[in-house]
Amino acid sequence: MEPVSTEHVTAFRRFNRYFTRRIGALDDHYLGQDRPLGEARLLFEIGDGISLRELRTRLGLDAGYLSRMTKALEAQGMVGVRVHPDDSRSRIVELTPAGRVELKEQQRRANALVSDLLGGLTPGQRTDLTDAMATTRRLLRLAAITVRLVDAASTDARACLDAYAADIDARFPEGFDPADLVRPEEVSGDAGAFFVAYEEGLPVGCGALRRLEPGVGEIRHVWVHPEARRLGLARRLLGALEREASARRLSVVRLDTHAALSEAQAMYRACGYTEIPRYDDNVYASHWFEKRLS
Amino acid sequence: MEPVSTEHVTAFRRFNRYFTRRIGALDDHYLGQDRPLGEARLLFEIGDGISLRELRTRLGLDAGYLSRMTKALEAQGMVGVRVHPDDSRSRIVELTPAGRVELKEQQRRANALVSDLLGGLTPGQRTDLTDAMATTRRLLRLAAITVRLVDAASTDARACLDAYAADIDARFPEGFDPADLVRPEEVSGDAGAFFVAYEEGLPVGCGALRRLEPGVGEIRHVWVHPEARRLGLARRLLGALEREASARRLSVVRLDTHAALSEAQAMYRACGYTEIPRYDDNVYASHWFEKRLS
DNA sequence: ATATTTCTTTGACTGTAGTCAAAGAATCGG
DNA sequence: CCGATTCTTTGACTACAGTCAAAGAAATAT
Repeated sequence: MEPVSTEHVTAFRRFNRYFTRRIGALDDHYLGQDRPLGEARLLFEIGDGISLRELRTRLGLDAGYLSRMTKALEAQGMVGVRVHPDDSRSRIVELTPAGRVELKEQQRRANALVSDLLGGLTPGQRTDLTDAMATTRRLLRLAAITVRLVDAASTDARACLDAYAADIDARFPEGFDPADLVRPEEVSGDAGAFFVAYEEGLPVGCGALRRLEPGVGEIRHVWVHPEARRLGLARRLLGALEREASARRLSVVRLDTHAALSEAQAMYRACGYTEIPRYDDNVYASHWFEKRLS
Repeated sequence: MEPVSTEHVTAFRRFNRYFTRRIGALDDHYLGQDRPLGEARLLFEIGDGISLRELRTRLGLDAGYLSRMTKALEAQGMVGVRVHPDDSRSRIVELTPAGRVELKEQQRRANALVSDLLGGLTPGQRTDLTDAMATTRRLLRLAAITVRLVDAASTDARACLDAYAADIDARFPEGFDPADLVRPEEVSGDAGAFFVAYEEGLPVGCGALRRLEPGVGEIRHVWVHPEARRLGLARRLLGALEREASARRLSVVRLDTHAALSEAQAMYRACGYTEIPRYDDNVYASHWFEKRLS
């Protein structure tokens, strides 16, 4: 990894300071007008029926703390609580009509505040601001994602592979049989490696490397969660897989891809892969690529 | 003012939520490791000797609260307090050597955290991020600045005019005599108007409008604080002055400018002003402009 | 069926942030 | 010089955020 220059760090921290102190505080301020901030946030996160369990993990709250806040909101008539239909240990919170009204009002006020702020800008400046924010967010999300080597048999790896299989099953005209996924033993130990990308602790992408023949590796199942696409994550996964291949003294990596995945093909080309003749008998493949690692 | 589109508001709030929850929280987290967040922020703001008074207004803290926090930091040996040399009601806080060490360590850790985050990006992406953040910050600052009609004899107006005079005195080869500034009565009531731009409650720019002859106004003393330049504030001031002129049924506004202020000339042209022959006997002027208001 | 784990509630806390009012000391305005 | 104002400290609060442990009920694993 290239060292991070001081200017970038300074610029980042300047922005962080400015934004959190001056702008971000707005949000908490209007939210906290009618009720404690914690409760307001809770109200916001409770869409239409969510289990306490999920709320707790999503917001990272203490169970007791959450229980009490929920009770307070219930006493105010903002939410209703009922037992989970499938698991009577768990409970489901949902907004009451009054809660919905309250939330809507909260949103209205927040929007008015933002409208007010943006009103000082010309339409062109507003567009520029929106674009710059989108870029900032995209790159920050990408930066905050970590790619880790994991056991291909782990829960997270399975979850990614299952999502990947369902994904391409829907995109390939001929469908996709999950039995054609790599087996864990093909991508662990000396045979290969499996990487999972995490955002906020949740798996949002994966990629597999397996030894094809001496000095040659194969990259398979590079997948990115729909919510994490267009960030540049596939490239990062590819980079991690290539570094792993280099470390394993593989001088060449190959991969194949389906005709339906044209964006993927464009990406492989952009990442230095060149098309080669068929090297396997993968029934789903229509294009084959190779990259020589330095 | 053009209505603010829903997309811009939504995009803004999405960014706000993401940033404050995910990224901004980082800062508070590392700061709050060794001591309460309030104390850590205080330590950060205490540079080399600052009066309690200024700290209080800058951070918007309660006097009692600040007093107690300062005492706590003093007890920890982080800061020293002494009376203000010019006003013994006031007290000055400054970092002790130990406090400086602590602050440095705090900075080091914060930088390391950011470095870590940015390490996930390629150098090109880091530059893109820095640029996008700079744009975001610039436009947010501009949006948060309010332009208000104020009495030209007020403290804020005087402060701006004095700064303006000092500013151009340094830039004009022949200097500038403050006696040549507009007199308050020339730009108040029916005679004219005076605007001051505020950022975070502090005056950061001004502009004056005065009636030159029936139907014709003159814009003078458009000035922006060095810290608030390159945001597009001069254009906003100009816009406010023009709207005021329109409201006063002036159909034409004129202004003159010094040869040394070439950026100003470019801005006037870009804002629809056209050069006209000399219309006054201002000794500092070398170019004269006019704009017909619709 | 029994032990273990999961999910929630309740009680008993702690620490931080922040407010308000009173009062003492110094300065300022007339 | 005197009254008003400014700056700070102190006392007495409040509320919010959050933690920890115990315990009950239901689900799951063996």
